[in-house]
Amino acid sequence: MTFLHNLNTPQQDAVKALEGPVLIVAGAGSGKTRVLTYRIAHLLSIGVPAYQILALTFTNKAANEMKERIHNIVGEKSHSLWMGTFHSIFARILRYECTKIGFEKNFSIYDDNDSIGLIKRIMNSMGIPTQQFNPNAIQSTISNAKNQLVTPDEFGRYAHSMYEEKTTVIFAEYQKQLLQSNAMDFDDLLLKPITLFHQHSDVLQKYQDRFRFILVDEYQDTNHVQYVLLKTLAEKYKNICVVGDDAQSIYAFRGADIRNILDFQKDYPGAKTFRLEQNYRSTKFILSVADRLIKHNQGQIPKTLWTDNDNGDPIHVIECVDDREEGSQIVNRITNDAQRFKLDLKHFAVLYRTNAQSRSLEDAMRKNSIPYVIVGGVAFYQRKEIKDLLAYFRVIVNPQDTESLLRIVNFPVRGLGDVALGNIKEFAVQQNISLLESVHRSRENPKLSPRAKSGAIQFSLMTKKYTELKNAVSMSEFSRAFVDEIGVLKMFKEEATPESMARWENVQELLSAISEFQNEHPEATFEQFLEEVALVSDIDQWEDKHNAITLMTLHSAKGLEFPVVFVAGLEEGLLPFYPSQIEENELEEERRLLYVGITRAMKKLYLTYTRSRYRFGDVTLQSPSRFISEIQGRGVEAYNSFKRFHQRKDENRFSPSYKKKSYQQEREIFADTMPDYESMNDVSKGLRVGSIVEHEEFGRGRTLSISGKGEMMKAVVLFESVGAKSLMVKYARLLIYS
DNA sequence: ACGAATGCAAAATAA
DNA sequence: TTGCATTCGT
Repeated sequence: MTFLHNLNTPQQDAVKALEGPVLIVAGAGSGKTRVLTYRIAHLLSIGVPAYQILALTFTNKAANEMKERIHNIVGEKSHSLWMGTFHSIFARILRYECTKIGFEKNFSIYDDNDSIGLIKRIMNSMGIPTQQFNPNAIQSTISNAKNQLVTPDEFGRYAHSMYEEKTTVIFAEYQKQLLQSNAMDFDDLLLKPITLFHQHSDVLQKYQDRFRFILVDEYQDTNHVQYVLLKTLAEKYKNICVVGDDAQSIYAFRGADIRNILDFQKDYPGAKTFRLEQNYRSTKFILSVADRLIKHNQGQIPKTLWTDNDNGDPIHVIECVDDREEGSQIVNRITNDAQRFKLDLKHFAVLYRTNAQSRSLEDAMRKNSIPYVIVGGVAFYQRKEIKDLLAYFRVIVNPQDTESLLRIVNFPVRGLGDVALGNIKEFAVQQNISLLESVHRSRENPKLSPRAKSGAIQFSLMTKKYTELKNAVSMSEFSRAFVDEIGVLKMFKEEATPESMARWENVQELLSAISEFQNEHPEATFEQFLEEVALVSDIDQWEDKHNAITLMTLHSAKGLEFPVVFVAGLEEGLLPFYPSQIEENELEEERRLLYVGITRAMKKLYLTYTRSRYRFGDVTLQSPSRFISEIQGRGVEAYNSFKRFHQRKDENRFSPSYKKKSYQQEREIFADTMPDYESMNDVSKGLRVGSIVEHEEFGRGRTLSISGKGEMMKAVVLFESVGAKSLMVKYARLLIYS
């Protein structure tokens, strides 16, 4: 164990306690990944075979990085480690075992949108109005129930309201349809293994014996199903080691239960506990800010994070007039710091609460030609054109997948609208066959119109052809041939709008993703590709190779670190986020979220907030987050427009008496410095028919007509690049040349 | 049967 | 602003 000397004493102790239940309470930046890595390396080096170790991480990215590090320490011994996210590990197990619980090995994985689509369909067929009962809400209710191991029956027993009663029947039908479609949603990937283990004790035995050593990272963010799953698997050997930090629990909204970590010692009597409290990541100032903040929460596991690092630079709290200024402030600071401290752009991260905030930040970066990468947003695999193609692949892989079939049966258009589909469904029910089978047998369907019939037959022939081709050629050949057949590339090219060009590129990107996957996994099947696609997270696709600023949500930033971190938008309602009012426990989660953000920073931390920002397409006045007052103290410096404004004011007029002001007064004075949004409309008054204008996206153009007044003014502009567009002048931010 | 046009509601984090 | 559902005209 020559490698142990790289660790401090508590870390070493945590690495050495291999047997029995172990809880490692690891503060931010205290080297928990290190401890996990060395623990596994240690197990391997004393002769535990890799396949007996199961390590569950929060992202695939974390798993891959850890695997690599372990490989560097112990070499080939690490080869067949089971390491990955809960979802990917149990999906893998289900691929082997699911026939025992009524699924086929080629089952589809439904994401949230698929689930919502299915729920809408069920509601339509049951005559439950989707306006009265929100399908999104129902989906999340069902998901929550499943995460609590509540069956439709049980749910029904406690249903009191109309909403709950409707949900009960939808829930039951939803599960039935999933089974019929040979599909599982995200929750099922964890639920079904429990069913499996419950019903087949021999299978349970097998996996208990196989995974003699279980390790779990980010234990504070596990939910009840995951808890039960772990408990079941670890029952026999009880070699379970969980690592976590209750202060960083930020996924209660999707069912994570902080009690899992708080009650670990009760659940596993005799558990050894280790605390990692020395932080290696951040400066003293950064840590003290984090500490001051988190102290406002009740009920944490008491611990004191400390560091040997320097005080470092003070934390800058920056007030901005609006989100545009926030963007430019951030860009300016980054350019300065990069120069001053000889840092690369990849050393900077800008974190925010909501994906929508990236917009103004991106604008600022683009305007200054600063390269950036953005994590998340509209995920690649969620885009329409990509989902459509994937739906074809899913149907070919899993012919029972009704949700996917319905998505593509009339794309591209082939005359199969509502009426025709209704007939096809009816025929399926009559003949007691699947929907796809009913399409195949459209010739025999008397109710179909000639047009629909020929469309259906065409579709049927094509899917049959490709079902065979799938087994004959490689994945990438297959997908290229298929995309050709569908003709989407040609279609997008002919359309020739900026949007369709983006779609064209996306399809190309999908094709290269498939080729790449094939190169990396020569033996892999299409099923595996689809599974990978279903289970990638935003952050999995991020790599720090690019020399660019990283923009992402606070959630995505978990587990990462950067020399310089900006947390943007510290405003009431945004961070903490709330629509109207907020409950105490939700507030605490928001606080932990900021805590996570702050503790990503190694050297420098900036917190910014604005006094007004575009929200929902309107300008709203914002007030500073309560968290800003909570962190006040040594090592925090405030910079704001208010101050700058008064500095200017002092110079110009001799008015020193602004020191103490109520918020109301402050706001009034502040109003002077606000951009005059009314006068922005004056700018548009300069807009005439025939004006030459420039638009950020579309470039130059000539104004053809103007309609409406003030806020509602619209202009039709003929652009050189994209032709005529109708624009809301208020939003278009046009530059007027003449 | 389709797609353009219109109207309306929602709006956060995610495997 | 966006996405979704319904309506209307071809």
